Amino acid sequence: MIASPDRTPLPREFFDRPVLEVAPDLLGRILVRTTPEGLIAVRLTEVEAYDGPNDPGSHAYRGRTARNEVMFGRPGHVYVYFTYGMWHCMNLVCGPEGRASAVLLRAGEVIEGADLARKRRLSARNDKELAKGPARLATALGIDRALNGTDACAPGETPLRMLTGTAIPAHQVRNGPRTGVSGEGGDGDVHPWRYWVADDPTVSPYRAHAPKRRPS
DNA sequence: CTAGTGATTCCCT
DNA sequence: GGGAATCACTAGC
Repeated sequence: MIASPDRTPLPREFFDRPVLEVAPDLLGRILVRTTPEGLIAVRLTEVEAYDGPNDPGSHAYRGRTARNEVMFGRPGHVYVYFTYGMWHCMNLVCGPEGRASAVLLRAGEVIEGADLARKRRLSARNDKELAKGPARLATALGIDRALNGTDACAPGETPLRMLTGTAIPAHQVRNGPRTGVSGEGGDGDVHPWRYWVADDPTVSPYRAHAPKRRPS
């Protein structure tokens, strides 16, 4: 039998821990997005950790800028960035405050509000693709930079919230190199900080960082 | 399923 | 100016 997911909000203390603890613990948790159009709930199946100024793959690696400012703030807040000229991706800031660590939400299973998600993701060929990839997840949920800095742990009605859901037991958690992140000068990521649920069909395919074509 | 490529805008150097 | 924490589309196996 399947236990019904816990609908209790995740408290700020959940996020105020080292990012390598929080990231795998976020798998199986439920992200709830509320807009005037309706509500969508996503069960997280894939995430990546970014550990602030000590991590060459992190947006915060070279210090504080206008874009990454939220990462240096309080845990439990949402960092949204715009990339490749078209897409948004969302992160949850982790602890301790000032370390600028965060978890990128890479994929999930839409468990509520699939009708609305399909309207926002017209190119999805099936429901497993609705939030299969970080920009797809953000698109399905209607997330853009207007939500940058939002507190996901605020009381009352909020546009974005994390619920306890059902944590994934350690033996079903996999980890490996992060997608689209290359190491310092070598190929391959420095850190195996991508976490996903074993054998879950909503996990995005791994793609190595696109190699740059050189002139001959 | 995998591999290759163009799209399109912002940010930082 | 260079590259980006990506996606959609196409071709081919």
